Amino acid sequence: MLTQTIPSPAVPAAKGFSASRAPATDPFGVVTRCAGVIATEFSYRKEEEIYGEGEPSEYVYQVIRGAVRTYKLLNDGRRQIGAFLLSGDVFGLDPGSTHRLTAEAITDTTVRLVKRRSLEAAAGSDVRVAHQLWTMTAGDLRHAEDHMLLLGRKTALERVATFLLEMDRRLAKAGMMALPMCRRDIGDYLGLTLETVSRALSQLSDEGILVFSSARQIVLRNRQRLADMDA
Amino acid sequence: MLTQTIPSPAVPAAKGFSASRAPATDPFGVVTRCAGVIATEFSYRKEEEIYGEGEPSEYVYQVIRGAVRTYKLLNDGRRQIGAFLLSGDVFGLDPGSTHRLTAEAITDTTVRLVKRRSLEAAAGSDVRVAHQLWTMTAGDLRHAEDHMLLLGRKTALERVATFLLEMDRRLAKAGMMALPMCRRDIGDYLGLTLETVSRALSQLSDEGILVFSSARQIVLRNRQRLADMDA
DNA sequence: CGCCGGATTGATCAGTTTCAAGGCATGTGG
DNA sequence: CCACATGCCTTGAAACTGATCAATCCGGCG
Repeated sequence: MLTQTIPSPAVPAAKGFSASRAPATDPFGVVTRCAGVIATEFSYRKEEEIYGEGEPSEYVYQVIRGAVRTYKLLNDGRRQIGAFLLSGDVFGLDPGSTHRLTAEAITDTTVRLVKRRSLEAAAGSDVRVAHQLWTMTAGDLRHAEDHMLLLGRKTALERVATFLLEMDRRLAKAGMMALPMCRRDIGDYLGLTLETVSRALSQLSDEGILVFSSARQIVLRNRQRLADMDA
Repeated sequence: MLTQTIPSPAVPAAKGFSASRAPATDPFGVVTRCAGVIATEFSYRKEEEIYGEGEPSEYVYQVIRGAVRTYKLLNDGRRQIGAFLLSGDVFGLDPGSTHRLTAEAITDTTVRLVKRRSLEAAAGSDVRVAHQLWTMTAGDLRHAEDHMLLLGRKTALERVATFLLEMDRRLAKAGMMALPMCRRDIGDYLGLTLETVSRALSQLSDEGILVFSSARQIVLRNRQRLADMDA
């Protein structure tokens, strides 16, 4: 609501080429290593919109550094965040001609991007690329299916426990996780209010399951008990 | 819980071949018309399990007649239905080697099925098939994204309104819709209890927005007002 | 140092769930 | 053909979880 968004250019300026350097474990690498697929880097400032729901989907993105949220809105402003994208994650790959969620940088973020049409072209001539695109969309679907179970049937505490385990898995470094997003973002991801998220985190802290270095710097002390309450 | 399920044979008996007869508008047709892809028919009785979460995904299915629900369970039995599959719908296409949701027949149901491996093979040699598989998974993802917004942020009345519009679109015949599923199924799809679903339907009936012929036979009288409250 | 946005905590409120009772339709067996 | 059992649905009342409203608190930064 209060995002002082700076419009991004229709065609991001090229800052360099990074094709043919991705490791074999990088799912996006299969794609960016293809002849005819040019990867470009671009940066967005904190709170900047990357693309909007309903816009033509011209590019596909991979987070190099930073964090991104994708979300849908209802008319009155209620927001559901579909995913947080962190280093290495691919987003914007919506088959169909338009984006179905809005994407915004949570922090200052650098992405690698490729033209969607060049991906489609590569997929049309190389079945491995086609298979890779399918696999990436299938990964998003798997996440969405798990998240529907969370949103439809888990309690507030269970949702927060699930969230912590997911973030621990995806961004913990040296046993510590540094959350890039605020409590409101977490709430809008989990279908809760920011106050309920805060209360659940405080309760987990009281129970000794986690320790705060600061509000967004968290160390998990007992993953097993978190997994147990995750239902 | 009380499903008197009859185990289906590991390899369903062939009852006929229906390849090369699907109309051009049928998304599954692109696939079943392929050389080497054999479509078979099979029937399941009401409440019968078609496949279970975690089982190897050996087949991909298309509903010919009847209705199917897919769902996930928490340890204590809480259930989230991910989708209702109706005539023409394809399901069971989970990339990865295992099914991520359980599928059950809601009513007596007939499906067309093809071996997953033959699909993969066709996709490996024909990019149109590969593209079609991607498109089908992308359709599932779109539905899941919309449903996350519903589960995370809509009120009970809004959820039921959305549900009615979805079912009206997908199964209304002559202005009337005959719901194949019970109130508990609807609740488990919408993240509500069966009582809350019933109360919302009663309220919509009181307001003249819909009329019941019977509990599951519904005529929508005012789609616009439903769409308005759908948020 | 003081401002400001984000986070925490408290008190009350509201929507949904839970528990409970009863109605209605269907089908089965006497 | 009727009686009754059964499953599904509706409705009511009470309980509860999470939301809302409100008041600090805290940390970073100008």
